[in-house]
Amino acid sequence: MNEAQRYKAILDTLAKTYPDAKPGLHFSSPFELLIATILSAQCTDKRVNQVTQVLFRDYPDAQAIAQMPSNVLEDYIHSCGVYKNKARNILATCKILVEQYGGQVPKTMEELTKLPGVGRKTANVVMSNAFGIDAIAVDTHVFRVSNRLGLAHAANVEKTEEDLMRNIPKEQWSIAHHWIITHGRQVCSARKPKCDQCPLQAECEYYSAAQQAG
DNA sequence: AACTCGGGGCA
DNA sequence: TGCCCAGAGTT
Repeated sequence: MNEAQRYKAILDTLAKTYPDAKPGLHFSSPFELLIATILSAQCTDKRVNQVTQVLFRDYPDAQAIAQMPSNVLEDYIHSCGVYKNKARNILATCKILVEQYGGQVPKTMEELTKLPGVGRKTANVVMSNAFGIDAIAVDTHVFRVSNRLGLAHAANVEKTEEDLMRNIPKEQWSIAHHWIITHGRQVCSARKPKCDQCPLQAECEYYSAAQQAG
């Protein structure tokens, strides 16, 4: 099996194993996705959806949120993990959106990552899922799993993005992200991965290395 | 490069 | 009930 066939075999297996994988965050605008993605670190998508449904009902846009007292915003997002950091970043980001972008969300990596609380991963999520820009968001699950499998061979996130974009057909970038995350949560966990339950043993570089090591 | 954030999820 | 989550910012 050559490299191209190996990548295809991995993607086909992921597609069959996780047929229901899909984006988990609810949003109706780029702004809502930006805020939801900032909130989603260390927090389940389900809880973020609960929080944003109420937050956006009461404060629907950047102008409204930018004027919230920090303690009020903290109360809204209290159940989303690191809420004080997130509240401070969201307030600062909304003020920048209002003052510099007319309340809209910018579309480039350079502009997005200047916003407080927005790093490379969040910027890629917004670009690909809200603006339809070709991008792959590499979070820790995607980084770990794709490098274990050999979908990528990279020491850092940026290079992993390049490897994945080169090896995965563009039309599968979005869904592959969700296949890989699901696999990373359910099977290919950071500690004690369940290799005995993994349908990708035959294609996995991590597994074959572990077998050789004994 | 290591440390911090922090309530929630899960063993 | 106590450990781990996981991205971004800070030191």
